[in-house]
Amino acid sequence: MTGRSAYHHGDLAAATVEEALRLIAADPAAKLSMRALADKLGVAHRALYNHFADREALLSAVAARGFERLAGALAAAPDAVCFLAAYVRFALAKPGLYDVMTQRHHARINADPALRLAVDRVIAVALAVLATPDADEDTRRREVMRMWMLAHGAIGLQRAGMLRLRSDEDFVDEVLRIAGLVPPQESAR
Amino acid sequence: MTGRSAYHHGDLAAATVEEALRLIAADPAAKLSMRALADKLGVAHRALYNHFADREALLSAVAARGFERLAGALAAAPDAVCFLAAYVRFALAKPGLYDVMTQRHHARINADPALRLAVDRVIAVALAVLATPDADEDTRRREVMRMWMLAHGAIGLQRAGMLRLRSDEDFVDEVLRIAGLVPPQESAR
DNA sequence: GCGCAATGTATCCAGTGGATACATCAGCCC
DNA sequence: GGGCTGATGTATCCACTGGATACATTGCGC
Repeated sequence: MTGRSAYHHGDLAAATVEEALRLIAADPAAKLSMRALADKLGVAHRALYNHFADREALLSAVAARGFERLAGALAAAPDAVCFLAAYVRFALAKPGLYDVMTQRHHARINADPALRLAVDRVIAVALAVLATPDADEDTRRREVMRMWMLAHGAIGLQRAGMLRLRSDEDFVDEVLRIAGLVPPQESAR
Repeated sequence: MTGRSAYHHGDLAAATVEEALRLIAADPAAKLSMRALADKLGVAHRALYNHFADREALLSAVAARGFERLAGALAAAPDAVCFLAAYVRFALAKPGLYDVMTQRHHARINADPALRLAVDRVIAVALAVLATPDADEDTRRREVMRMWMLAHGAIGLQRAGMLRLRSDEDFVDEVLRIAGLVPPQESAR
């Protein structure tokens, strides 16, 4: 928005992350390429490296934005059922982004403070909605982890094709049942 | 073992999968490359394409072998605790292989009968060990899925660096606790 | 024993992430 | 105001990847 002299872009770093989110949403299966990204931005591909050390760093920034959006999507949930359903729906609706968020950041996640912060915000929301208010710290943490692991695992297995489940919404219902949040016969919808 | 005339290899398909397993084990983080694989086998990289349609097909075969090994590792488990612990340990000990087994095979898994079969064998073992013997079909299936999702999700989150857990064995204990298979204070070891 | 299909090789291609060297420009100091 | 400097972009190169096409070799069935 500021000094775009047709040479200098103005705010390439932010624009890059935005465009990356768009490309990932457009084709979740495709590998996000620095060249494709730079082309879309009308910029030499090496320009991106002025703002991100390497591809991993870019993905790290994208992941951080993803967790911010996820926190937003989850914050509105009034109870555990809605929370879990919202989490699963987020992952199914944005599979490419969810992959970037959850794959191979073991080293990166603690190297990038913005990413770490975004993840912690999601955890904080989860603690507020999922955990028993008056339980002790460890119990609360385990309650959250149990749900998180269950949802994350379910999504992974579903996406990998391990389960033989039908539609996305049937899948959400099934996860809620398996999590014990809904009786076996009922639907949450 | 048969007709190796220095030109024809004899059993390149099997040798390729074996070598792939070795390479993945040697460097779990590295991307398995067709060229590196062919080099190790002393063969032109295009030779591999006589036995595997593309890289995905090779990975599919590797994944099938992985599930066979996993079934073997799980078959010995006498109860749910040992089963879950063995599953988690397998994934942590062979992270590269576990990734190949569980990532992006949604289309492939049902296209490759050998892979589908290997997965179903693991599920069969799980049903035998984890499910209540006299419960109805749906309940038994959900019991297995619950454990599988929990373990798979836990592994994914741990590997992604989301949890802040210490050693692998502490992690195994924690998963068992969260799964409700072991009381909060005890260790399973 | 001969021919064909299976298997390997040689070579090419477009695409990738990344490195190095250079061009352009915004803003600060004099 | 007018340079200088560091930040930002560009141009070009490299090694490497998965895959295609054309051809060489050879085992096996007739």
